Amino acid sequence: MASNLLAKNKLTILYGLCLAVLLFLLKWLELKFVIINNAYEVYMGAIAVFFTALGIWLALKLTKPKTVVIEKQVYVNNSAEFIINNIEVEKLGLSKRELEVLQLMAEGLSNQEISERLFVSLNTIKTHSAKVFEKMEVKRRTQAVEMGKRLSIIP
Amino acid sequence: MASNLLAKNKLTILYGLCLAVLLFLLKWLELKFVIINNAYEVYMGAIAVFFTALGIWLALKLTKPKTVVIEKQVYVNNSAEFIINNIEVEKLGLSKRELEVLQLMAEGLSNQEISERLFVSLNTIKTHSAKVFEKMEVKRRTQAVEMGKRLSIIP
DNA sequence: TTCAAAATCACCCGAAAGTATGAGTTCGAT
DNA sequence: ATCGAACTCATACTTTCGGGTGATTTTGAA
Repeated sequence: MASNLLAKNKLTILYGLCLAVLLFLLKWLELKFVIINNAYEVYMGAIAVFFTALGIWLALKLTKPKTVVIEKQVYVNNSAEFIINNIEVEKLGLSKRELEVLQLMAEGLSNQEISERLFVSLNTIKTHSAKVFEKMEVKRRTQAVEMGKRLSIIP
Repeated sequence: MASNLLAKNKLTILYGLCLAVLLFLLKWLELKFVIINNAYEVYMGAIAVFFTALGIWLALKLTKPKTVVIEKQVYVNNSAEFIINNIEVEKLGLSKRELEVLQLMAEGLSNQEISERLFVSLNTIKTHSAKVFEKMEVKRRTQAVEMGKRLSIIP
């Protein structure tokens, strides 16, 4: 436990020691070189600059880098976001109603259910679906749905 | 242009001025209170601590925040790479053959075509598909395909 | 206004899909 | 060995789908 505390504050202790050593050094220098009185300001300035630098260095060393996290969303081709391929729709020559029927077909609805959903007769839906199959050059609704999904006509 | 440069280095200039003022203050203090010689070290230490603190403060103020760009990927259900969701298959209790039939159904094949593809009779496929519908709790092949795609059972 | 495309609906018919039921075979696990 | 699940196939029947044809109404553009 005690060693753990010591280890955690290792850096702080180290810097404290460094400071002490430096202060000692300063005093030693002062004793060694007799400071010229009129250069006193210069001496002080030097100390100030030195310790400022030390402080800066300390701060840079000790502080965690300030990080600004920018979350960048990488390209999402998520199927939740469906963009209809109108070019293909036009290429096939599908009308609004036909596309609507195709979409409901893709949802697994029967012709009867589609007719109820769109408030038209079953026969009308049959006509529409027949036109869809003709235009898409498929034989069955399942194929139409398959094709529609591949061409991004339906989600 | 010149003003721009001035504005940019405003902080630096400010800190420089502060330093100068502080140095002046120090000298003034020194003149005012005659420093006791044997307390010289204490005085020096105070200066050291003060300027270290100044340095730290300076560093904290001046350091630019480091920007870290984290690319956050959002799940892409890209159809290019299809991974079958075996969990859902097991949950539904679909057998190998049933899944096979479902996959071919999703390709838009008729029961007849599926039976030819799998070298079995049409009736067999009907039985399989009926079981698939039962297990998936749907009424039609189109719904089964829809559901299968949503559950990632089929591509 | 006129004209074409779109949308609506109807009827018939055959094909396909789906339901229900029963039954034989195969194959792995107990 | 036997038991069950999976797979196979069949028959009979109903519903839905899809093709073909024709007709009427609506609508948007020339």
